[in-house]
Amino acid sequence: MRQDRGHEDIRLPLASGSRRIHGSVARDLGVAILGGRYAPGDVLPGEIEFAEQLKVSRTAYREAIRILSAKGLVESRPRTGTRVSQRSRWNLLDPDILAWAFESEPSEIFIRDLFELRMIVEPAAAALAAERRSSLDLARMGHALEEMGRHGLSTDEGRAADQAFHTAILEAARNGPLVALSSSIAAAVTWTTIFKHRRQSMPRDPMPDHRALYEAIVAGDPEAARRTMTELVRLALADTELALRP
Amino acid sequence: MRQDRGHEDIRLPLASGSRRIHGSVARDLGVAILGGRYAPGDVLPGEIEFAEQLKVSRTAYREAIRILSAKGLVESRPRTGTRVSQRSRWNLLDPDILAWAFESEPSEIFIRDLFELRMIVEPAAAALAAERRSSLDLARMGHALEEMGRHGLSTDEGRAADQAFHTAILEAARNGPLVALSSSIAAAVTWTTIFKHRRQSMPRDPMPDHRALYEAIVAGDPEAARRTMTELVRLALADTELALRP
DNA sequence: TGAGGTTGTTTACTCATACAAATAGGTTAG
DNA sequence: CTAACCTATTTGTATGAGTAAACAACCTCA
Repeated sequence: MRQDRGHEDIRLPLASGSRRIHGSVARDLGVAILGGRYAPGDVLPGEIEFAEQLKVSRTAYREAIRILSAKGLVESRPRTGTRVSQRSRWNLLDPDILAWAFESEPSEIFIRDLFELRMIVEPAAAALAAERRSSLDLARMGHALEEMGRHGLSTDEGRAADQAFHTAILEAARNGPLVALSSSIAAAVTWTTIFKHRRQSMPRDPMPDHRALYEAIVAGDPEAARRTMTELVRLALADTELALRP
Repeated sequence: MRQDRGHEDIRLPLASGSRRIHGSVARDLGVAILGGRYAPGDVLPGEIEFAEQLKVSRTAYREAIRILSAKGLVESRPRTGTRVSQRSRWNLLDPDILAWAFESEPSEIFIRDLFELRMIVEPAAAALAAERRSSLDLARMGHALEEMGRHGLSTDEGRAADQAFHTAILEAARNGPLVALSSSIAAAVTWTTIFKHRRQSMPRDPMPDHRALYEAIVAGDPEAARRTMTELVRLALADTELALRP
């Protein structure tokens, strides 16, 4: 028999998701690195040893490492081994990395940095969107807004709608790289929103701000769109800071 | 001779660089996808067939695919095969992806999008840098500026200095995710600069703009820094557009 | 007729093993 | 003391065999 993996060998579909093994390992290691369990400069155990320890084959382990390496988290060379890269080489805007960062509660500084980035990018994107939006874009924003109003931000549907609203705006800006930022930032927005509600604090009703922004984009007024988006992000940051220090 | 590797087995070290095989394959496929040889939705040949065709083992091929998948370029599932993802899932800000995009001459639209992003991010970053820069940051900027003046943008050293100048500014903004954008944008800047000179057009001397920006950051004046950086990017865009349509 | 389960086939996924390449660090010759 | 040369260790590549997931066509039963 090839390899009697024995009795059971529960692949814990809850703890590590339903992905393939290489994906799970990449995720687990990614979370560990983002969470600080492995610091930049640290050398991981050798392939054979570590793969054994994780109870996966070298093949699967190596594919996981390739994923992390593609995202700039680790670098491996013969003889030296695989070591965690310097933070400056990490691809902090990669959607997976953001997700992993929020898996173990991220630092306040990191959250503030993300909001600072939103503050830079989203108002500008809103202004572009006000100039370039098609009627289809408007329809998508309007629909998302409606859904958001119906469900509120404490439900999954509501958060999905909020995310759809922001995504629709960024896509209306008609700029590929900007849309790439979109998925990352939109995801981060969702995570912080979850945090807000997890902390039980009851944030202000976000609908008026969102509606004002929508109106500005409908009106095709870039400067108004920029102003309202700035305000929206500022208030979201204020809420989040309240939630972080109750 | 260290080790007679047999007859020949030319791994064409020029065509594919000196990386490991999985890296070369990832790069080649990445360039092919970014260059449009494989369109979103296309299904790649099966593992066995394609690996054979590329004359590499399935192991190396699969690791290459993991890299591409980590960057959002492809998705693979049993039965369906590996297919190129929709553009919206591509990680357009990933440094490798940007590099691959510029490998086969990128579209004018893409370049314009990148400049639009620079126009959004870099002035804001310059403003933050003016507020937060340390004396070390200033020293690095000053040094880069000096090098840039000495070599000019037609040499590798000069371009490296230009890139170092922009990187120093973004790092002075003290924002992790922003720095992640830095490497991508800085790289893109360098490539567009190469394009400019490759097209033989002789762009305007960039030093006065750079010096004015430097002065504003030294003076700790955010608004001046924002203005001068905006102007710098605008002029760079104008030069590039001239180079693109001679 | 049509909804729901069953089987079968295709494809990527995982595993194990063997060997090749690269290189850091020690060792030796000059 | 420098520089060339080993060599042990670690990642990289290759191959073959077996596993599991996704999909399609079929088949069963109300």
